[in-house]
Amino acid sequence: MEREDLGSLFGRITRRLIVAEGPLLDGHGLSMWGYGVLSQLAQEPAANQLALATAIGYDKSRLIALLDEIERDGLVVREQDPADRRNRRVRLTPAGRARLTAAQADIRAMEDGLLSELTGTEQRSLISMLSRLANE
Amino acid sequence: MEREDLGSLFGRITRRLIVAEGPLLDGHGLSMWGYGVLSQLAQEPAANQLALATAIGYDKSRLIALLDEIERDGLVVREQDPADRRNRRVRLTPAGRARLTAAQADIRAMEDGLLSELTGTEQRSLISMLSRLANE
DNA sequence: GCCTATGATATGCAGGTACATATCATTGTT
DNA sequence: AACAATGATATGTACCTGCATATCATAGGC
Repeated sequence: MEREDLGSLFGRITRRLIVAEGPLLDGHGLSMWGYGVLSQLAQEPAANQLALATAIGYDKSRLIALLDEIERDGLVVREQDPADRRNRRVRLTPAGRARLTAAQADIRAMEDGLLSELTGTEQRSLISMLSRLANE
Repeated sequence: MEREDLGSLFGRITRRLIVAEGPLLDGHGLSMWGYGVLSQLAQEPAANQLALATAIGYDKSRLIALLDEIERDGLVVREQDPADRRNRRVRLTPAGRARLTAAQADIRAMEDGLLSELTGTEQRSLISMLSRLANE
């Protein structure tokens, strides 16, 4: 099949999404990775920070400063795991969940606009395929 | 529709593609952006460097050094536009085209492996949707 | 000829990135 | 108790990135 490189296609769309997300996240006082952390924690609290970094594909060294920041903002809390005191569990605060929900609404609306070039059936098919490709 | 963020899905797949492409391109002595330039020039020679930078979404300042490099390797040539001597036309050399073709074969094979999780019909549908989202 | 705009080029900056290493506390094993 | 392994943290390095600025040659309108 003759086709354009996947890398080029995915790269351009990803860049487009990042550019569109920037101002929306700014409006909620969140960085891209801060938003990523909140999203991940909403799916499941992190047993420790290393697992959190791995889950979102972020550098574990830099995660420290990022968590410092969003913890200072009251969006997440780090608490010692009584079972293994080396671990810091990270979980969303109610404020963090509220901030996430608000930001997600804006982002979802932006994404829906982008997806509006596709039919509803196509949209569902695309999400399904992307999930499979991302999680293999 | 309940779904994961598009940014997260696209971001993870893009990263996965970049990681997989790295060693393949290394094997052909190409950087990611060098490959991007060759791909773009294969579609259409660049009337000038600014247009080339814009077409591939690369920084025009950094394009200079990149072109220096792949021109030194004999993959492209910069030639003055006789109609407007400010412009530098950039086009593939036969060596550049050969290098591109070889690299593309490897990358295409890698991509096909990744896409093998999808049915043939799905693959065609995916490419179609990605093209529309990338080019709108 | 004068002025403005444009393309190629060079350079600097502030931030982002992966990657490696080092320290310290804690754990589990022996 | 001695030891190796692990998690959190801090730091360093090398490179990439977008963005801004400055220079120079050339083009085109006036």
